[in-house]
Amino acid sequence: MSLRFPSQLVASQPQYVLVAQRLIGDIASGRYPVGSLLPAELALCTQFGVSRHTIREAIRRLQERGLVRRQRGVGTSVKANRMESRYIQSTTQISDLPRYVEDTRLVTTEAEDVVADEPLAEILKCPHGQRWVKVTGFRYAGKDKLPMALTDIYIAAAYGGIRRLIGTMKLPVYTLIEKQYGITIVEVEQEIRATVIGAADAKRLRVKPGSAGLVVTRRYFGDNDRPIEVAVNLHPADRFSYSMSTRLHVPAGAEA
Amino acid sequence: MSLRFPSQLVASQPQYVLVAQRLIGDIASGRYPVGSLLPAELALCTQFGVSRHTIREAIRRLQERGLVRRQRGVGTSVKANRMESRYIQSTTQISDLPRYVEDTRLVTTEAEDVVADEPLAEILKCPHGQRWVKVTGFRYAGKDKLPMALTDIYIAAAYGGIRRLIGTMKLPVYTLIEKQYGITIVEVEQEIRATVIGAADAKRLRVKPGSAGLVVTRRYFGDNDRPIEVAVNLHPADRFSYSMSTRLHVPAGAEA
DNA sequence: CGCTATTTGTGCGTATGTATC
DNA sequence: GGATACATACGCACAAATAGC
Repeated sequence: MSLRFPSQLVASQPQYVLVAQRLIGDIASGRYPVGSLLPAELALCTQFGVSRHTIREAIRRLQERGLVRRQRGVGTSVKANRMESRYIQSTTQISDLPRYVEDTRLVTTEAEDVVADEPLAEILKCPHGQRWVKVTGFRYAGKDKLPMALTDIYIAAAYGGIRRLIGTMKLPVYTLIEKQYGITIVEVEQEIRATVIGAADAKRLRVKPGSAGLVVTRRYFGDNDRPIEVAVNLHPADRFSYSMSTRLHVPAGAEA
Repeated sequence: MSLRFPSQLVASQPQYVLVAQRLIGDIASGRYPVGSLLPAELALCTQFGVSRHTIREAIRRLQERGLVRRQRGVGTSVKANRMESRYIQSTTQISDLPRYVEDTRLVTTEAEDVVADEPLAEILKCPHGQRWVKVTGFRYAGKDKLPMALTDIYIAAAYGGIRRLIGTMKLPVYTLIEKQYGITIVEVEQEIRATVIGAADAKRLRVKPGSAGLVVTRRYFGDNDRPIEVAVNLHPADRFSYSMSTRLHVPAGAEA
């Protein structure tokens, strides 16, 4: 049963705003930890006593703030447990990505169709069994003879046609996809971890086996947070380090 | 009269996308000039033969792209006739630093005065011979028994007094310095590289020697780009990875 | 000033499509 | 295939803001 109040009595906030605030609170408090799934929309309907329309509007707000990700057939998962506080609004960009590409050459060695098994689905953040095109190659900086990275690029099967264009133009792969298919990348996620370079990769990179390497994974998401492209780069530690600088400024209107 | 096609035949695009594209085209072509009002939602419903829900979803897309502005009681007015390029002013969450600290505990083991010799000056990006306070410790995540990182914190001698406060409060060290000395951090520089964990550090972190580690160095700069604090964290690869996510959006979304 | 018509905002109910497991 | 979950889409009703009379 839904209790409805005259909106004047209830802080004059729309219901979906109130629901969104409570959900944000529940995420921040750890009730819904990062990585977990929110209750399904219908469950939230009964929990809050509102219609599905209202729930969806509320979740949309969380999504716009980058707190959750929705996946049809799966659910709504928590991406982050708090929104941008003071120290975020930075002007240091991931938009250095285009430049990164301009200064480097990608030489592809292989292209094949793959189906995402369990571990690969984990990397690609996609459902099991989805079809992708995998393009493998080396990335060289400037005129260097030694590659700065081993690169695996995964492209969602729907956009696999651009595999022919990769390397032919000095454009990032995601830009090629955007232009070719008229879609828009809405989000970029970047993950960096360390690894020890195994024998096979060491040989290809011409480094000593057992030396350190940096794995930089970039995921590009389209309209509905569907993964479009995922690039996995393995850099020898002595040929690459990742750095960024951020100019801080206090946002004017802190708002809610 | 509403022509409805099976979505498979119609480019598999949702109706609201098609409506949005036609509206964008009509705006670009000058049929709806900048400053004019779009037809009311109900009028568009009959024009396109879709429900109001669909129209609103379509207009929402125009709004998100900064093309129109909606005003209750007035209508939907055209703000611009073409979309701005994105990729500027993305609100990037630089893996926000405050949270990192709130969820972890820093246990210090040592504190000493040091003078920056050649290699250390390189790390701190300061002149040789400058005096710093070095605080060494472990960082634990939540209630974990194993440390997630070995930490060296360097503090410019002028602010060395806060060494007593480190670990006593759940605040980042740079925040302590800011509060205590009334200064403001204006820039943060972050550098990430991979390394192989040596025997001594491996023992302290309780990992196998020769395993992979991530070195995250953060430098905090004050008013005149003077380095205030430098934190060097050595993370075992399997206990830490660095990720950040960036939501791209059109700059126009400012609204009132 | 109040009244009314118009327009967007909010909210409910329902049905069907589609992806995932 | 069936169950589940989000996506899309239809319909309706009323609220709130605005403009004009």
